[in-house]
Amino acid sequence: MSKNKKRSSGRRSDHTREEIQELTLVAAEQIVEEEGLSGLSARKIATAIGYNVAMIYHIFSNLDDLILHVNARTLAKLYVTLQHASSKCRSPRTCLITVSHSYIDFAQENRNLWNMIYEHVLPNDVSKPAWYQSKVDKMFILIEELIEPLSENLNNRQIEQAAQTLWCGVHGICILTMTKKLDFDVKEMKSLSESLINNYLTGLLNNS
Amino acid sequence: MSKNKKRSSGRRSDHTREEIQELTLVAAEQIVEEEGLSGLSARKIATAIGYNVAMIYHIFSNLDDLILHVNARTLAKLYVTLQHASSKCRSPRTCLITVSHSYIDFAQENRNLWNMIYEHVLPNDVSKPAWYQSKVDKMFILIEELIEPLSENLNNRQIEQAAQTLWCGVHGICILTMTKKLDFDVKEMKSLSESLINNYLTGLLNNS
DNA sequence: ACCTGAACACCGTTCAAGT
DNA sequence: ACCTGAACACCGTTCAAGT
Repeated sequence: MSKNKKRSSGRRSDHTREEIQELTLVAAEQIVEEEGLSGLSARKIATAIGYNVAMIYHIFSNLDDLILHVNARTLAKLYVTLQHASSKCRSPRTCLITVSHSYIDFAQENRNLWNMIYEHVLPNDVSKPAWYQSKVDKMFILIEELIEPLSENLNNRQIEQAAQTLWCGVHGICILTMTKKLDFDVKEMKSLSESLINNYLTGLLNNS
Repeated sequence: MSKNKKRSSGRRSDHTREEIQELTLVAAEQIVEEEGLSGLSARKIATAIGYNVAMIYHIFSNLDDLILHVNARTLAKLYVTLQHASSKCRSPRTCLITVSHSYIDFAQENRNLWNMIYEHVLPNDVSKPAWYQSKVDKMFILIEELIEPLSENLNNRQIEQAAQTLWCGVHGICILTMTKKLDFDVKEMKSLSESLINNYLTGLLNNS
């Protein structure tokens, strides 16, 4: 009788701890891709990987921790994408445009995973682990390296501020459009960000 | 015995339907202010107003609908705040800066309510009701009226695009800072948005 | 050591039934 | 007509217990 159940209980050792972690993250990514953050649950992941829910809590400290790991993977993919885009353009100025287009494309192609980075909020009392924050910081270095060659008159603080302003601006266009907070068409995102980058850079180079 | 319970069951008619709706929204606002969207639940609201959970569902079609009503009230407050800020400044340019500061202040002073506007996502198959969308549209008219007098050379499409780009840009600075997605200090928000507006407008007026 | 069953304290939502 | 009790189908999280 009980042999008809897949397993009774107790040890299995089908997979190492690392394998289960990988299985969990991949399963979580698939659920989020299909149903978004609100469709994700520990129980759903457990079913997908064929383990009991409690197993999830032996590997991650809680759902927030698990989501942070998924988000870190998405950030790593985004970084590779942006880096690739930044490596094959002529002038710094067109390069910034190209990278912004690449960000916008990534957001559209990875809708739910991209969105989860921003939709997920950590409880007020916990802060981001360093391994996560460093993935974010890398992005800004990429942008700063594109702004620096624009003019010899820019000091480090100005370059940093320009990178931050443009990143936030392109992100603002993207997030408000993708989450339908404003009724912009997705096709308008690129022209808005071109308007942002072109006018901002003209102003920056004129004023310095 | 049963007289010790506040009420047994059945009709009460302590409040009209409109009063209960108001009580519900006010209770929801208070919970969100204190605990954020994740702390909000229909059961908690019901307890706060002294009714059964099911009552909530006789007044709102579901939690999403209720949240939309709270968000509409927040948007209305934001509109009044921005309008007030825009009415008392000298030049269009300083006025745009003043309004952006006002937006940033509002976000900080109404953290959780402001954040809920963006954190809450409607299910994919439902779209925003018209009465909600019109509250958003009013904001853009405000911004466009500040951009228009900047130059006679701007056509309507350019004014619209400038309003959208600047709104998205200031919002991007604000949301990424407030949600701690980037480790910016809240004090930096205003200087970043000034950098955005000043350089963008210089570029816009130079290029047209 | 690896893994699970079962519990605890919550959810959103519905609807037959009570006054 | 107004309002609720009780149910249904879910959650996240924990931990004693089974192999």
